[in-house]
Amino acid sequence: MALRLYDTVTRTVRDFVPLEPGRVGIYLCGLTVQAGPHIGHLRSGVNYDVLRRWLAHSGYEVRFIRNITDIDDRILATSIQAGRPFWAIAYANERILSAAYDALGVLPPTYEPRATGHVPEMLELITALLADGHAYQAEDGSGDVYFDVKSYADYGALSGQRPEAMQAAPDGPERAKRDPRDFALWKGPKPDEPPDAYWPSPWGRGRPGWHIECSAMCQRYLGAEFDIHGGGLDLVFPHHENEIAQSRAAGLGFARYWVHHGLLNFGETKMSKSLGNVLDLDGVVALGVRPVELRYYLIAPHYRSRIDYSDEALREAGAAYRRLEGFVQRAAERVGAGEPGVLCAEFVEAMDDDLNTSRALGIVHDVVREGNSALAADRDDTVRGALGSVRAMLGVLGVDPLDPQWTFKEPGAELHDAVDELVLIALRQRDEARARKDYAAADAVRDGLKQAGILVEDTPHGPRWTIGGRP
RNA sequence: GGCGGGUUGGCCGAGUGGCUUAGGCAAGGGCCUGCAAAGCCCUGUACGCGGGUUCGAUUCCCGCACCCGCCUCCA
Repeated sequence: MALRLYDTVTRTVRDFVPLEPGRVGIYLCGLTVQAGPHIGHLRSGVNYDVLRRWLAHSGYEVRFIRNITDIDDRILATSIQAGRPFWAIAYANERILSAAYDALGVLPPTYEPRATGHVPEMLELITALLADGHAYQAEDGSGDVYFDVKSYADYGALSGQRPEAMQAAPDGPERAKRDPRDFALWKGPKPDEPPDAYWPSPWGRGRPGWHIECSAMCQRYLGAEFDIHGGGLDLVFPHHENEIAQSRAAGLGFARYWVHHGLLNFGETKMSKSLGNVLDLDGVVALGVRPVELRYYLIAPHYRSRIDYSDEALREAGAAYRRLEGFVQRAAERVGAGEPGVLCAEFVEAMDDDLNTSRALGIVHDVVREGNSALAADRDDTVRGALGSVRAMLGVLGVDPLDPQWTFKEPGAELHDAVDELVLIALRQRDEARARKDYAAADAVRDGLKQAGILVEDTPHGPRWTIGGRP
């Protein structure tokens, strides 16, 4: 069975058939960088990272484009408020975003285009839309250019909205739209906005509307027609509807599959910068949860499910991950790390079924249980097989504990060998005490190590130690 | 008002017309251990409410309640 994906257009799970055999082009609407990312944003990056890894593992050559929106109303508002150039704010936040993605093991996209770097492509697209009568210049001298929604018959096909039934946007007195549903392709200058936020155009100085950038960048990097376009559920309307309208109206085939992920709620409502109820990566780390555990938390539910965030659920995910990690670590100590092995057929089936990571992780836990039993029974061949399989499956999900992504970045990792020597000295004393059945002395050593955050466990193959319960 | 999604055992979270059912966390019992820890085994129980279809529904249909998202910036 090959991959099946839920497509928002058809509202069904359907077979994924690429435009070109063996290749996949994906465009993911990235973030508007008027602030750093919260964990809801990071869910988006992680979800698509899993899709991308799964496609790559399935043998596809993946071209994955994830944009950065570095010019828009909110960035300009932040700029005015902070008294700093909008581009400085956007860039600083872009760096924070990249660092967060790195910390979560989100692979860099094939390319990460910025909106401001693609104004010429946007102008070209807008020019074509004007020429074909799909767009018009505002007659109030504002310099705005709008897309004429009535000129595109299929408007609303993605979101199921009927233009005539839609609530009219309260645009009020500003600007001259012919129809309230029309949306800006190009925005003329406004007196209260930073003067460096504008580019020359055939219609005077101005800046792009929000939607046109994605159409332009899709075309530039993925061509007129491409496989998958993704983003959060909240982008279905109007953003993606508008992208489709302007791209198709311009004669482009555009996206063949629309994949939208569920949002992350915080308390009663979605986590949102504008509502101020945000938790970011630093906040998660402050709770004592490692980035890899956050990643596990974000992929444990299906990508289309809503996540109602809670500290408790996050910590539970950490505990669940540590169970997997513990097996991998103990198995590697016994039989060597080896190489990632074969995926379970059921795992493949789950992933092919619209990326059912939840079920896939259930399979991994099953294999870990078998592996743990084999470990206890000294069936090393079985341990080796389970370890390879578990590592391969966790690798696809981006959470293989032995991936250098996670092993090389633990703070103080370089001290590990030194600590190991010191702990071994203590453990030798403990062994001597145990040999003469002086358990008080033996336990004193273990308690002392525990005070230092080092947990000692006895195994049939001798004692092993971990820091804070983590391998 | 329009469009869409949801309501699963103590918690998180998959899934399915009946069959063995996820899986994890937490809890209790057991095995192992000098004691622990880890691990393994066992236990518990669920499908919002009311109808309908069916031999049989948590799963399909209808209605109701509640929750959430979008229609305005939003991952």
